[in-house]
Amino acid sequence: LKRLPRSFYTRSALTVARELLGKILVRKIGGKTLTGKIVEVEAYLGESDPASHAFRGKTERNSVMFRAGGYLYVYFTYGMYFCSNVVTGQEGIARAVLLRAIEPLEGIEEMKKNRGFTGEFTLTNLTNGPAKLCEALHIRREQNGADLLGKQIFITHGENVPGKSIVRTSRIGINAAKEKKWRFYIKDNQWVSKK
DNA sequence: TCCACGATCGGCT
DNA sequence: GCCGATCGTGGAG
Repeated sequence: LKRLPRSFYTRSALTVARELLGKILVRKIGGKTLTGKIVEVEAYLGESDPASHAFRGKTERNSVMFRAGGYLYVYFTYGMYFCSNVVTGQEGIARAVLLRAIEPLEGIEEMKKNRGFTGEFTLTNLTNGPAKLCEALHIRREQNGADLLGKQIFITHGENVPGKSIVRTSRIGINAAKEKKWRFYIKDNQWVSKK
């Protein structure tokens, strides 16, 4: 259960995106350990990507995206949700990989509590979306900029995902650059969001 | 200073 | 399939 090294993250966003599939996201909180396998991601390529938060350059909100690889970029959206990204590449160049879905492994009871279900609960519904996984793992404003080589959130080696079970498609929920196939997910995994 | 809108989700038709 | 919730952000003026 060793953390991935900085060198894993300082490569291109598309490479890191593909290779994050199958890795284990680990969240330590209140003496508990919550983990999940990364099954769906999207790459965002900064100034050269109209769909990226960093398309128009550096601002207060997106500044973490400009760091060297291996930090967490968390943003608040729709007035009520948080989404998280793994920052990749070199310092000064904004690149990130949005974590869209994980398959819950450890700490499922705690994740249920964090999600605060009112209606029907299903295991799939626990972490099958970017805002859902943040809620389940209690990732919020305070985790923006967290070092992925630190103690509270990190990523470890998981299973090797063969190329033939990786699907590459357009990104979801954006209006610009819809033609770019920068979304990657593990084929037939039930936590991958539909569409 | 203002204000339209968003890398979403859950409930309703 | 559609719509409302809810508010920080940043581009426009």
